[in-house]
Amino acid sequence: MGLQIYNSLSRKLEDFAPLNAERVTIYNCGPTVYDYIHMGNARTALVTDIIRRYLTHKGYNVKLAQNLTDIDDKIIARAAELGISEKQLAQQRGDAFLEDSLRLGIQPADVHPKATEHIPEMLTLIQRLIDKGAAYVIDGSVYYRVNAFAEYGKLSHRKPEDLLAGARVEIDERKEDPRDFDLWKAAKPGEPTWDSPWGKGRPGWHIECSAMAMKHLGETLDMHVAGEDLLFPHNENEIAQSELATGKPFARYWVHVAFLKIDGRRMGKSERNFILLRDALDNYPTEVIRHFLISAQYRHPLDYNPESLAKSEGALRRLNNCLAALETYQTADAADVEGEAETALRNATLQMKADFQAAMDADFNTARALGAIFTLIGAVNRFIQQTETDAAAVLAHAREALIETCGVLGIYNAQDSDVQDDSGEMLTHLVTLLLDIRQDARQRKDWETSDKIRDRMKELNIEIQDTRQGATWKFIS
RNA sequence: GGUGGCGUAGCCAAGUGGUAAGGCCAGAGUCUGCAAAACUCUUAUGCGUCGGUUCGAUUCCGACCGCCACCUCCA
Repeated sequence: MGLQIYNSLSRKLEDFAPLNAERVTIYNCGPTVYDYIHMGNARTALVTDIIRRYLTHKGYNVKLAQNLTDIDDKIIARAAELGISEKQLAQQRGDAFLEDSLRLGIQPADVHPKATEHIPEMLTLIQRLIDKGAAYVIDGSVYYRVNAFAEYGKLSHRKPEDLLAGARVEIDERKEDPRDFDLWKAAKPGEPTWDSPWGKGRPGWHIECSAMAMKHLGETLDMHVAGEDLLFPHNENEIAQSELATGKPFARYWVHVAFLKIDGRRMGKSERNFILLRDALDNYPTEVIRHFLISAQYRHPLDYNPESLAKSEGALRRLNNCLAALETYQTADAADVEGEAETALRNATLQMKADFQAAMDADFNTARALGAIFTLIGAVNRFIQQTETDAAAVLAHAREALIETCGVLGIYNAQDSDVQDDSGEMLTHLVTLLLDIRQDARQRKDWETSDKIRDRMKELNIEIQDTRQGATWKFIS
């Protein structure tokens, strides 16, 4: 069975089949850049990254667009607080967002469209809606006429009555219907504005995603990814605008990422209970944070608490120790004579790859995928422990499989095991020298010298381990 | 009030109509000069509670309890 994805639109698990077999288009609702992103934002961005990696791994050619909302009420308010321009604030926090994403190992999207750079596209789209009778102008503002779109509510599965019942808080009396929403906001004093056929103003929130997605990915997207908080009204409104304008489905698979919680409550900017991604990255390696964020399937809430990253740290240690033990087995070409144990490990490796794929095909079940990986780690460790023969080929085979699957999840960092800078070679020589001296001391049973070298090196973040094949060393953090 | 979701070992988290993956932590042991790593064993007759369907339910149905979220800006 192939990939299945839970579609919020149908509320069912559906077989995945892209519109165009050659290329998969994905749009991800990115952040409003008035502040640094927190772990919750990171979860959605990371899920998007892993979906993209997995589809690429399966052989699809993926085009991903992730927007930055760089003009809205919060940006205006925050910029005023800080005494800088909206543009400066958005530029600075936008750059920080991309930088934080990169630090989390998230590959940049193919395009990162910004709202302020797509005003003409939005104006064109708004005009199309007006022409179709789906929008109306009042005092320089343009509103979307929800009644014009019969399917309004199909994503959030809400009935018109319920929406009306829920509508409250400063309803603009000028609107025809309380559910109608801004496409274009007439200028207010002191705010940034752009020219439009209806006077100076700025775009409403929802229109940017419709305009930018269509411009960069076409009128029908394969996949739309967002946090579940955006399902209503934002995503619902995107559908209303786009589909009424084009007469085509806007997105074929709607993927919604569940909330990251902190001590049982939703982590949110307005709750002021968030952990900034950059702060987490200052305290934990990228792979540890990634492991934590994918330790539950993306549609299930995940709780952040002081222990959660420590647990992932332990799991990553186990993974890295295993990979370090496999490091010398680089090629699977060697034609070993395989005994029972070797065949068993080869089968376990094949099983892991199959389980990994089945897990990821089941709506990107990363928790299950991790289970498959760690099951193989146990088998590899046991094999190394118990088997005398030098089964290079079968171990290299296992190593390749681990690196490949961990690479899809982004929890394997090849650089960890390498000495990176120019002084690396010299450092290697020095460490080797110290290990030689220590080995001599051990031969004399001079444990005092031997332990002193080991302890002092550990203080320098270099950990020595004695094995049957001699001492090994690695950097620790 | 409307809609959706969650409740599995000390903690986190998969999962299936046929008897519970994986990780962390903890205890005991093996290996080692010691350490580290690794390995072995131990840890839910039990999957919120109560009923129902079934030969059989943690898995399906119903009720109830508890928690969370969306309906208003937030990934």
